[in-house]
Amino acid sequence: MVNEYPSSRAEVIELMRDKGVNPTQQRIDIAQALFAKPQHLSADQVMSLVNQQRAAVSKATVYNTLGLFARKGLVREVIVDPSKVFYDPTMSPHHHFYNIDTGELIDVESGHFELSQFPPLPEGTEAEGVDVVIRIRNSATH
Amino acid sequence: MVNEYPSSRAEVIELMRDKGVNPTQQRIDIAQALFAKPQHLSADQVMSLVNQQRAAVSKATVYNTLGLFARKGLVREVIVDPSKVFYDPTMSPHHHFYNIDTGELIDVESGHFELSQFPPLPEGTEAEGVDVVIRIRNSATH
DNA sequence: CTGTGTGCAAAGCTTTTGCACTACT
DNA sequence: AGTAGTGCAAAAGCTTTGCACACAG
Repeated sequence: MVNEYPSSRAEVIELMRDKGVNPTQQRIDIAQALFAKPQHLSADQVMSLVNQQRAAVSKATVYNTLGLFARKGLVREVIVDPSKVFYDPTMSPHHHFYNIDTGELIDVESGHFELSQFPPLPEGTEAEGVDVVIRIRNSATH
Repeated sequence: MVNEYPSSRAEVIELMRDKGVNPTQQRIDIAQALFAKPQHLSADQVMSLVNQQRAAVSKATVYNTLGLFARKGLVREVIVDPSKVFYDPTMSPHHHFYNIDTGELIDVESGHFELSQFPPLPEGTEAEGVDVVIRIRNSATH
């Protein structure tokens, strides 16, 4: 298993400290929801999960915290749907199937892809990452 | 040159008819803005372009028309920025650099990539397309 | 007590919806 | 006249901003 998800509260806090994120109560709640298992959650879904347990974390805090986590390298932002961003706790290199019929997002092991010749980058820039999304649809549908 | 962009009004109308899009005045205006040259425009930018020439096309019509064009295969939606969709008049298979510092979007010739082994699709689905985005940033920046 | 960092209500943008209107049959 | 398709004002939804509050030094 490439990714070890922190399961206990203590492990979550340790990971946050490693990544330079101050572990406050709201952030711990949000991180625990994300790292519960491999999954792809929208900000809205994260908020539902968090607020069904403890009292309340505001929408703004959920958004700001997810953005912070992404910048700090705790989670990955997956941009496939114009209407919302998904957050992916799996940080190892991998790509995604995106089912345009169901909105479902599925991890694809990296290694299926070969960048035969990495295209020359524009002058004065460096690569930050490569995102591959394979859009799929249900066969029955047309 | 792989893509021939319709340059005259007549050519734009012909292309729309080919693709099964009823060529109304608003749609022609929008199509002409898009096909003026290879570029990546947001809905907002399209509206500015269209409305600086003729009187006025509403925001809603711009959005609805761009969505229609994308479904009909006149333009391609490029989803790289959570905040907005870009529309790309180049329909030949290609990928994109996305400069996260400047928001700039640059075409990359396809062919740099090799799908060594296409990953097995989930049961009951078929591939619709593959999007590859190489995120880059300015070297100076950190 | 001061300064940095955090959380959230309210504001801002992009996009979608529902309905009036148009243009064919 | 009836019907299918078009355009837009208003509504909705996702995300960011600006400020009040909390906490460490």
